[in-house]
Amino acid sequence: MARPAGRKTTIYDIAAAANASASTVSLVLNGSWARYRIKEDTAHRITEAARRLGYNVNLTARGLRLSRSGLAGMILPHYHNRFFADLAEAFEAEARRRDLCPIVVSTQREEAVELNVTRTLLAQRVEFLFIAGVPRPDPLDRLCAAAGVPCVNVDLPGSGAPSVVSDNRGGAKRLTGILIDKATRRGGSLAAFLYLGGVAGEYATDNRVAGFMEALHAHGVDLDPGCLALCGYPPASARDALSAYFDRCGRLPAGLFINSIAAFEGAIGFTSGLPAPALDACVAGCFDWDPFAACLPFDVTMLRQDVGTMMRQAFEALTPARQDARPLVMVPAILA
Amino acid sequence: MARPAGRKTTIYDIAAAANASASTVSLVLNGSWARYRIKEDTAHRITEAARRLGYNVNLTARGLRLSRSGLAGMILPHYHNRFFADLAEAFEAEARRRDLCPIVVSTQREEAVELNVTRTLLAQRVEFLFIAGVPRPDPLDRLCAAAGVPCVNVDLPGSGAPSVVSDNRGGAKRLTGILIDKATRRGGSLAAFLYLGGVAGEYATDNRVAGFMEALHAHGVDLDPGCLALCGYPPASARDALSAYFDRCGRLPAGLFINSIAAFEGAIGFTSGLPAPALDACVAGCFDWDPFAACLPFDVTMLRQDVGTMMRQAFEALTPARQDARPLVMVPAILA
DNA sequence: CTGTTAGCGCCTTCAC
DNA sequence: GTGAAGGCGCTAACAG
Repeated sequence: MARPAGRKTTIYDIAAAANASASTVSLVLNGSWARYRIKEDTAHRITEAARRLGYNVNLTARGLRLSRSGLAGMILPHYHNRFFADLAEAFEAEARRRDLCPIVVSTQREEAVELNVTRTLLAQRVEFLFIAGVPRPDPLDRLCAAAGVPCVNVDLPGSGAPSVVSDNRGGAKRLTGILIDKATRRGGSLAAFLYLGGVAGEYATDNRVAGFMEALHAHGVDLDPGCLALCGYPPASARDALSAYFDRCGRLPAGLFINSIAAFEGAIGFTSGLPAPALDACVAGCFDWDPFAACLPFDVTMLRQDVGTMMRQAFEALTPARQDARPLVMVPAILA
Repeated sequence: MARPAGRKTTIYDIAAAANASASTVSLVLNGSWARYRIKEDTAHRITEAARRLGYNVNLTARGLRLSRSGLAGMILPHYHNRFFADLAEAFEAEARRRDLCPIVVSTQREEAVELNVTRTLLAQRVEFLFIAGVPRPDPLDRLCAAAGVPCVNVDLPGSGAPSVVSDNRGGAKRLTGILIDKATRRGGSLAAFLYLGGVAGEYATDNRVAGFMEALHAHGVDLDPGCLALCGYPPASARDALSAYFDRCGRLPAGLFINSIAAFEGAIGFTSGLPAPALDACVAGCFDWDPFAACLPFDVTMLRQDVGTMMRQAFEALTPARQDARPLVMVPAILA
């Protein structure tokens, strides 16, 4: 293109080429030329010159001038998880609908990275920040508050900003209810239920466990702590924990509540080595949804968090009217 | 913090608070104060004031001044795919290592979105752009070229910029070789192999099919076109195609080459409804890797593209020394 | 209807 | 050792 090598074309180049002033160019290019009743001919000359010179706004400069970057920020642990991947895509869709440029950054569940990335995004002057899947978001909330940038905690709540979280307890209760029905119909013992995955003391796990226990309690069953295999997130841990249970009890649980996708992967890793009859004695339910779950030789019920609604609520939580620290709760959906 | 409500603190605020000038503040805060031999005391006063006022650089302003945004851009179809998710994380890691702020945007395989997002990222003055998984990247390459922004095509090649692609043909050949060995050992017929998924005419599919055919040809087998079920990407299509094959032949293929993760999902959707003996007659291989594959009641070999190497090569391709349009080829890794 | 002017916040010579 | 000045590209008043 006809461009002086190094530099990109600016509105001044266009102004020169079209025999107008930079401000006129700016007005025309921003579509507000009707409002200023700029001569049609002038407008045409300008847009034509812009096209010819291959002009492209410099949003950095515009952002500086307007103190509006047009950037929407979100951090999350990683994309390598269907839930967060969906969340990221829902975020981008909502951001684009608002003419914002989405910046999503994964932080690998490392606090140092979370802090660094947050600082960088604030320095880039994102207009707001969604903090997803961070167990202790308060320090990040504080950074945002200090920078005067609105933020919302998503998936895991914090006290420093509005939070949008799923109804983990209610969801787990419903999911467990389905497992109970299935197991009962097969003559399985409710006392032989197992909760697999997650970490004691963490928000999501604790709430899901509570829902799990509650549903069983409603059926007169109070499990002992040995039925909670809160073995952490890695698939291998879940595999080993389930294997240990199997060795101990000589069979799979009658009902298996699986905390998350990663644990699900581990569970399948173990059960896939078992003969079909062993599997038939067991029903399972997974919190958070993986498409592969529907395809397994296993009676699985899945529960999915509704990322679309979560994101819509997160954007709503940005408006001053909802700037409270109360978690906005939403209900996940049971799939099968 | 002690900040005049609306405005964020600037170096001028610090200058005032520390009794210095803005330029001194800038020097100190950028670490180059040693070079200018600024008095230790002054420097300390300034850093202290900055801390106290909760200062945070405005990268927008710095970017404008230096014509360096510090932004690294990448577009990809979606996160909801282990390959691209891994790619995105590898990209972010490399970008951060270079003190760049990664901006990854998913474009949902829609050309209009690809063009829009590219324009936006160029307007944000990203320092370079990686274009991943775009079948016809040339128009995007041209946009970048016009803006003077280096770009690299990743995963799918284009002629307008350097490309980093896996050795699809070689990888498929090796993968097929493994299937052939397994099938032969079981007494399966090589003529009863099936290629499932992908789209004829697309780069990745065509190359993988070529490798598939080549490996079989080396064993004296030339499949007829009926053994290529290039049914597209949606899981449901793959499921239906495999189901049709099963109905037609009365059994699963002896060797099943699956083009991609999505097709794999569909294949499992069908096979999970089959009795174990039907499965035992079949070995499968999946191009692109899903952790669940390792867990399935199915003899599956997986091939994974090495995203770390791909990203490293992509960054290398940015340097002028390699600014040619020749695809940089790299070898994927067989997993199991 | 269009041009002039004055910054947005920062960095970098260049004087002092 | 430090401060003053200019300008990155753009926009919004305000003059004409």
